[in-house]
Amino acid sequence: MVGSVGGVPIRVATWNVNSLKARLGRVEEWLATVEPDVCCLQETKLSDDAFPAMTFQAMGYESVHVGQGRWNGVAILSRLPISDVVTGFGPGIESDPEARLLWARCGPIRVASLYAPNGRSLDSEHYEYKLSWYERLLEALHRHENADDALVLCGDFNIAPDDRDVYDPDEFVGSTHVSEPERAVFRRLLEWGLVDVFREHYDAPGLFSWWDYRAGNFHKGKGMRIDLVLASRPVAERSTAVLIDRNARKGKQPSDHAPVVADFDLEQERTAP
DNA sequence: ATGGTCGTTGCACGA
Repeated sequence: MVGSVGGVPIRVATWNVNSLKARLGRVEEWLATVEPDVCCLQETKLSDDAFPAMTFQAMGYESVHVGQGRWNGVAILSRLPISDVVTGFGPGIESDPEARLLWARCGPIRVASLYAPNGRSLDSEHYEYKLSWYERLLEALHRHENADDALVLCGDFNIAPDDRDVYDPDEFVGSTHVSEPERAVFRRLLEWGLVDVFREHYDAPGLFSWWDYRAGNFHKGKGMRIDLVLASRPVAERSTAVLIDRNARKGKQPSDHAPVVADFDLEQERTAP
């Protein structure tokens, strides 16, 4: 029997930065400290022309971005070579007018950076849009991806998967992010073959990634866990650590989201002798 | 205290 061999460590991060223009200094500082191999960003609020690719290149990151200015905008930064970039849901699926989804191969893994619609309220057309957006994401997985491949979906899902993921379930009754249709569509992502890697490491309630700027909610611990790293099983089985970096929510001019960092020790590619 | 704070080719609206 051969003993376990050393794998390839890879660090994947995701961060809703709530304007990359307003947050660039903090993002640079954070990347230099945490050194993720792949970093998915959401809510860049930039046009592609304004995306600071050179800043990231100088730090050793290739990058891809899809933006529309003003709202939304997602990016993938990678120290590993980027290829096979796809914007949105891909061919054969009704395209989305908003810049919320971007796929790229980053070295050994296929990565998606996603910013799901907020939904606003259960009786809003934006809520219907949110559910249809998730239906199309599922369709994209079924059509274009394989659950046996190394796949990582990162981003702001705008869904708290269960009651552990909100500070007070009673306060959220009748709200978006916790409604049964949203949680049901989220469970279908898991049924397809994705794993919420944070929950492979932590069972406790009260571990959040987003806190409203208002009312000192961060300091009161009133948040939600809506920023997630979902990995296909071959990757999730290799998850060694996950961290929500709530320190990044502190200090001057923070995003209202904390980054999530996930380490994987991928199997070494073996070539035949 | 039924609000609060951020962001934006801003000056109202989305989160």
